[in-house]
Amino acid sequence: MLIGGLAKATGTKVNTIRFYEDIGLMPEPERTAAGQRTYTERDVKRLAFIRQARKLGFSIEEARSLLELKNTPNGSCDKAGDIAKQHLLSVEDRLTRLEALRAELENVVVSCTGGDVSDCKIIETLSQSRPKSVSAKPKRRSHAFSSL
Amino acid sequence: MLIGGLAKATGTKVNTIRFYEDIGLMPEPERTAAGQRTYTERDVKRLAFIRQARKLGFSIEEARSLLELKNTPNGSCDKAGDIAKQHLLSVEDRLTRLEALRAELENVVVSCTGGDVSDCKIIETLSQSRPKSVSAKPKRRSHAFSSL
DNA sequence: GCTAGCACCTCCAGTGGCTGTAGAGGCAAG
DNA sequence: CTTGCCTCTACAGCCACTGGAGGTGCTAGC
Repeated sequence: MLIGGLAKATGTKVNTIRFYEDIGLMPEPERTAAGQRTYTERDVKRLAFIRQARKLGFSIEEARSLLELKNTPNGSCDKAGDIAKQHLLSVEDRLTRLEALRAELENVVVSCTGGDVSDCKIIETLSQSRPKSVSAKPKRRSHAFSSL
Repeated sequence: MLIGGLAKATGTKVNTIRFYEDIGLMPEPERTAAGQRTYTERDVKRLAFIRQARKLGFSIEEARSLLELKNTPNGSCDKAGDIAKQHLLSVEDRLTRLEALRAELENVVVSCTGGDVSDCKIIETLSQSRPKSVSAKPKRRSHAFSSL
């Protein structure tokens, strides 16, 4: 199976597969005489696992850890549970922030009655130093959830 | 007022101010003889506006548009309303996805009873091709909401 | 034998919105 | 004159890819 086949089998872009190989998430595969990568059913499973983890919002590093755990059959399940719990917490945190944001935006949107810019509530709200509080200082930002 | 003063007055990092200048979101300020940037109260207001828009999740390009509208006093408020409405829609979309994700993660987390990896439900779920459906194909991804 | 049309290859730049660092120069107080 | 901040420019890094340039390899049809 060539890279295009693996891509189709897992719904992954070809470039993404090569990227995973670059960062060591997928192993370097055998090559044909012409230098083309060849994959096995093992690779399909591994990549499917990774994609599933990514869809659930786990970072690549978390996916890497989960894969390691998967391939350590005599290990305990606790670590996987910890990773998932931690991740759930961060999802819940995001949800809270996003809900607060929606509430603020709803206020803003409703207040726009289509008049002149000079008395536009949207512009006005943005001009105020603190319309309510969206709570600053996240200290660290994670880029993991951009598409959600 | 030097750049550090503007930074404090608006709660923005110095590097961020220079970054905004680079991308033309903040105007190039006057300089002292020694080449240091000097700012006025106008700049404080403009930057505060930008930061407020960013806190509400507007992208930099949206902030740029809102600023333009703000400085066009004879214009209509409708465009600002459109930008805000569009933005609210995308926030609601994110919320929906994130809630679905939370539900899936809760299932996964609860199912982990701390046994051996070989019968770990988390690993098992990730190994399945489709545990439920997280609805694929976002077609375009926006990186706007990483911190939310 | 020639050409078209693929799939594959490597390498690199770009996305968004900053953040952090290096190395140099400036400026006021002690 | 030194100390300790400030400021300057310029550039690398974050995340998880994506897309493109420019090339090779292979097969099918004329």
